[in-house]
Amino acid sequence: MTALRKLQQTAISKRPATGAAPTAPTLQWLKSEQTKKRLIEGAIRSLVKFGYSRTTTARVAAEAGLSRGAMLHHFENGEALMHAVIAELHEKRLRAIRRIGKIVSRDVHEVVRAYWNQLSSPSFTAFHELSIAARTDQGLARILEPAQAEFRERRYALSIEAFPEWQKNRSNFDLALALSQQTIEGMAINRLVHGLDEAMVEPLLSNLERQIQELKPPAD
Amino acid sequence: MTALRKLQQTAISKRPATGAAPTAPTLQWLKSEQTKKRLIEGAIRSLVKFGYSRTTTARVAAEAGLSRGAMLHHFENGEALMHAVIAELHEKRLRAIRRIGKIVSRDVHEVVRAYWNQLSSPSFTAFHELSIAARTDQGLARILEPAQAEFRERRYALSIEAFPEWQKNRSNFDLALALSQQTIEGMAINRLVHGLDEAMVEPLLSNLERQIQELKPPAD
DNA sequence: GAAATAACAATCAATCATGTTTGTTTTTTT
DNA sequence: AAAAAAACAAACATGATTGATTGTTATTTC
Repeated sequence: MTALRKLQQTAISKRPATGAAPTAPTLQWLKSEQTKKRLIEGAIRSLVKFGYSRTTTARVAAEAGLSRGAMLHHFENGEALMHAVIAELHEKRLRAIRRIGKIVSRDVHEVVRAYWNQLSSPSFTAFHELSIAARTDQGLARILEPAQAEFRERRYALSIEAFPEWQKNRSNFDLALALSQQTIEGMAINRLVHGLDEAMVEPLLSNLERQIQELKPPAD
Repeated sequence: MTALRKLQQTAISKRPATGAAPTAPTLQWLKSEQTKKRLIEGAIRSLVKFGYSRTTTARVAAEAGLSRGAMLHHFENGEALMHAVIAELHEKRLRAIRRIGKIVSRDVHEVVRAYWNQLSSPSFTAFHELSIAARTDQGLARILEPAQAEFRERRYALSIEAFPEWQKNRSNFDLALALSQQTIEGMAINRLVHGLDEAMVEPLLSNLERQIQELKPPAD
């Protein structure tokens, strides 16, 4: 969004029902929810295809197959839309790490691959576009940062749950976690900007796995 | 640059002297070069402060303390300016790795730290803004990609020069190189978007050093 | 030292992106 | 089934951004 910087207080809805599903979900409410989703997905597609700087309200509407009027009916301005986009991507991300946390085998190899695959989705591309934009856009930062903080907390908590026996050596655990993040996310970002040789993906991931294994306490 | 996408063939200058220093560097030529540099630096500052999407020709001119007219006199349009910015950042980057390559001790610790320090500069921030923008901007990509390719080649060649004894185990060498890149660049980018815990910088870098040492053949 | 050219500034027209307003068609409520 | 409200589209007004044009001052060339 070329110029999405007008700040915005969370709108105080007159009817408490707005936003949440009413007791009896009406047809209009459903339609509205589904249209909002279309718009959010249109925005994500636009972020992936055109990047943040060339994502405009018009393009989002076009991607969603709707008029700009329709979009401004559901989101009072461009920033509100991006707010919703961030919320959506955030939830997706949370679901993804929960899914990874549930991998029964707790096998390092599987976990690493699952993490890597997650970062190969368009969602990650869109999210990174927004992250970079937020660096210099207060309005975006204000809504992105809490999400980032929550994500980090949840990931940390889930990692502890997944590897309880590792907690006796907390510094090793922290290092392994940071290592995974930095390596995998770094690789994912570098791939976006053609800074990653695909031939090195496999060696780098195996190496990461080996490293984690070394930091992990031996199984009982 | 909100809308920098008009493509542009490299202008064929009427007088071959244009661009390169004339035999006797005239006062005007000097002034022109110095103004161009001011504009380029203004653009870099703007990229750092406002990000790509909010970097406009007006802001660049303002940062440089010049009028937009002046800027359009030296660069025929916004894209030409960004072309020059990329060239400048590219050269800086090349100088930086050459400097690192000259570290006499060849000490892994020193090399890693030098690399990390390099990526802590505003230049890196600006460069990454452009890299991300280039993902979805053909015009930018066309000028950025050759630079990236040359940089990778030069870095590879310099690394080989710096560690000749390592060439007997090429796959270890390649892995160590990829590892350094991905880890350090990944950390640098994550720091930009507040995705890096400063407390983990030191452990991560030491770990990287240790890893490289392990991949390195024992000194003769 | 006159003519030509380069370095700049300032104004202008065209385009683009934004949010607002107005109007039409559904859906809901009563 | 009439009134109210919501979903959407289209036209509009405003401000931002861009490159072009015009004009002024400094510098070079002959």
